[in-house]
Amino acid sequence: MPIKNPVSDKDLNSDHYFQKVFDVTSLIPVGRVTTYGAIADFLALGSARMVGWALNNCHSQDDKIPAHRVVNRLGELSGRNHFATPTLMQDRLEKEGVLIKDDKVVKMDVHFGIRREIADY
DNA sequence: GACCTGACGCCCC
DNA sequence: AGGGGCGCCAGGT
Repeated sequence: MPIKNPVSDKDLNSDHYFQKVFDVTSLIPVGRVTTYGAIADFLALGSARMVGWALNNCHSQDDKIPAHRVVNRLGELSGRNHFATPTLMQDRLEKEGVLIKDDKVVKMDVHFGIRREIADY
């Protein structure tokens, strides 16, 4: 065999994984937020860390991906420093009616939802 | 190739 | 009840 088998369907480390994360993120409605872990659980693929890794790459796709609606488990805006300006994430959320205080969503129980399942969207 | 560093989160004090 | 340890998995050095 002259060449190695080019098939490497790892699903992870491929653009396919990025696309899945972007697709799920796009499902989050205005005024709601979700978490890195919830996305990882929903996909049953990768980990919360990898969702952050994928989201970090979302600039290559489109600005249409509402990455500002993804926060950490405690509701903290842990990704705010990766936006064009450090306040952009908070600005967008507040514009959608999500109250932020000290870089944190004030009422996660309201905005994240009681059942914490993306499938509900 | 070992080691560190993350847009994280569970477990255990 | 808040803080530290550690697994996670890809990239960079």
